[in-house]
Amino acid sequence: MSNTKTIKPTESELEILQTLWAKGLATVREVHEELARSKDVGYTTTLKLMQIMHEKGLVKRDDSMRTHIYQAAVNKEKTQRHLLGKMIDNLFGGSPTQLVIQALGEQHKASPEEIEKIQALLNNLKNQ
Amino acid sequence: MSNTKTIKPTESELEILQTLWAKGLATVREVHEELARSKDVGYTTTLKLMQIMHEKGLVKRDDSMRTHIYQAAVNKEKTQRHLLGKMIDNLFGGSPTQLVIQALGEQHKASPEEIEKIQALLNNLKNQ
DNA sequence: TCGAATATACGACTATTTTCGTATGACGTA
DNA sequence: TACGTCATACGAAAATAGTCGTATATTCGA
Repeated sequence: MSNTKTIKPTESELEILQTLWAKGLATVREVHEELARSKDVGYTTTLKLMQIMHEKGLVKRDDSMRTHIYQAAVNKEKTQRHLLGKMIDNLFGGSPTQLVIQALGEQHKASPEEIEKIQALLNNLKNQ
Repeated sequence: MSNTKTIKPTESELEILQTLWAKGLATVREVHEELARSKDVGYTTTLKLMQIMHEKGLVKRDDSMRTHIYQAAVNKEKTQRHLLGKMIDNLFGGSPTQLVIQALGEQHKASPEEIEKIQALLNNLKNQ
């Protein structure tokens, strides 16, 4: 059994995870400065959040040195799929197709190359 | 300017909105019985939630009769696109294609008919 | 007409999430 | 070595979400 069902990062935790996914390894300071670019938040807030995430098992850390080094403990794609699944249930009545249609609609027009990529994927799915 | 940026229903509110979108018009009792099918919750909880949603402007109601009649005050597609857009930005680095790929992956396999539908949509997008 | 059923209003309790102040210790340098 | 800087730990307030009990009013049928 996978642990997918227990993945439930909050909004703030997601911001931190994104930073960690992008950086791979990072200190609290580094994560904080990244977050501070887009929102106004205190350093100890970020620290506390990351400590809680550590307790929850959302991040791993190397605390053998004074400055701890963090990294994400949950897989990015897995988390994406999980949250997407929730959105499909909560917002699209369980229909991934409806979600895809909205996602590719006028708002977020995909480039021709991207469309080709999706079409290839669909052909694959079809031939299974 | 639209008020899109302020749309931020909570999890429970989204469940109620879905019911209202499906029914068009509905009483608290009707919404509650729909919710009660999938979760264990008291009637007054649903009532309170819907009252709060009314304060927030997420729903409208006709309270000229003893039993109030509710309906969604926010557009379904607009809300979907808005929340989807946020997810694309927050979780998928701004790439709708990445989201679509994850959405159509193994977890939420679409039926052949649905795949056809999406393919038709893609062809349309391509020919623009 | 009386009482059971059903409706809304509303206060308050619980749980969760976010926020930050303060304590404390390590580091490096003047 | 003493001090300013920077790190973690931790407690607890503040904000948000979800829960429901109880009061009160309306409706309707026996």
